[in-house]
Amino acid sequence: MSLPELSESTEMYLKAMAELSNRDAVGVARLAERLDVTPVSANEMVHKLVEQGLVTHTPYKGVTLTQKGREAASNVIRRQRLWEVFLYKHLNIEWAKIYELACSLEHATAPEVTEALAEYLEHPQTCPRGNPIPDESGTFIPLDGIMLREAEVGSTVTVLAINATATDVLKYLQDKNILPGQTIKVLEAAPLDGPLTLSVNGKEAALGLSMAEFVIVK
Amino acid sequence: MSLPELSESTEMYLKAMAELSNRDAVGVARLAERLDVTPVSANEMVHKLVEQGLVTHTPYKGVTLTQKGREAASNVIRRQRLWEVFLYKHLNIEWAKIYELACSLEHATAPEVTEALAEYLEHPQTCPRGNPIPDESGTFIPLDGIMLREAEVGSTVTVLAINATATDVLKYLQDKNILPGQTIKVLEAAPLDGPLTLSVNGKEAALGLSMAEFVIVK
DNA sequence: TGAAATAATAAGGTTAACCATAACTTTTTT
DNA sequence: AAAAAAGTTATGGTTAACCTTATTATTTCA
Repeated sequence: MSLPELSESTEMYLKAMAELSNRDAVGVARLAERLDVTPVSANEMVHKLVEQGLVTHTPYKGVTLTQKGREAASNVIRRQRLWEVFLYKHLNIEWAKIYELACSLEHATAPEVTEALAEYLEHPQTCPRGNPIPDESGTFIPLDGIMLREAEVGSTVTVLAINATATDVLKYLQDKNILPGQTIKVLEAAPLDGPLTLSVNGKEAALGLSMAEFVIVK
Repeated sequence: MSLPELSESTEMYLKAMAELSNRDAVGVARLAERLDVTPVSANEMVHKLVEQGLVTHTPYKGVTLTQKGREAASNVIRRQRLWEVFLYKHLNIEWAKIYELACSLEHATAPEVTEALAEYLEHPQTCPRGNPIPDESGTFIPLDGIMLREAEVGSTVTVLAINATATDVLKYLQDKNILPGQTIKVLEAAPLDGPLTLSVNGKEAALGLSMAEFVIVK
């Protein structure tokens, strides 16, 4: 159970991998992009993670979390999302900022504090971005939804979660009122991977496909 | 106001200096001991702090915080103590552990979070160890007390604050019921810098002088 | 299939914050 | 005043996590 103290950087890599995919291998380049490091650096780091038995790496294919890695990642995500709940619900911090602020706190949080926090927050099931919070053992109910970019034109969907992490992206979505619980009608999908036109709260809004990837709907 | 992002290590040095003395210069060796680094390392680091204008160093005399350094230190201490209050009062974490746990959190706390936390906690004036919490501008009322080791034999005093930071020291004091608010009678002071014999809560307790330095009384 | 794109590796560098050892300076104590 | 203790500086070394540039290997796609 008690993992041998992972570095902040290691935790970030594991979290990024878990956030990028539940099962499939993640390309090293994608990882690098998400973590804002060069692919060379990400590659180096991946080797270290392999040595620690946290991930497996199939060259030219990608990286996958091992059992051990997945557990560690769940743990990081649990801390992260619990802090998000605290920051949003108790400290009233702006929705778009909580991911980033909680991210710093997560690495500084001892297991003891994590569990006391969970208790204090009354064991929330999801974070304010709609994502499930793993329990102490690392298990959680994966979201049963699709990306908004895959929703059919004409359909009406409900936002389950926002998978973005960058504050500016979150701010953008917040401005357009694309938030968990919101109902959205997909009016049009422009050809050639052009933006979607949506109806949100009676207002029309355009949303690029890369943004629409972050929005998980049902 | 917005300080140019100090490293965690820098913050620890500044905090240690502020905690070790309000006005006098602090010996580099003492700093080193408190931070658990070698005197050589502390010396190196002190030079860097001087370059950044955070401290002044008089060789063979010691180190003193500049105005800028004092402000930064107050800020760190503010964060630290606010988290202590949260951990103790809301998360019900054991008294002896809160310093150490809050210490990790403090470095990961953005100004925005600090202020929201202060608000949430209703602007507490002291931490659970009895030490004053600086306000946003860095000012605070210094404790008007003396160290228990300096109290007269036969006198009865009240504990204002515990200045220790190491978890084991805090645990030891907690076990002996030497906590803020407690009333203590000094029964005897053994010669040759021997331990004090105290009456705490009707029970007798012996306390070494180095421990008695951490106990601020009135 | 062959070229372009993507991924991996190799080699050498940087930075912050540590470390040890040794030499030297100043202060304190005897 | 001399010895001991405390503090400083010099030198060289370590580690983690980055970086760049260049080369090589594999995949993908036209």
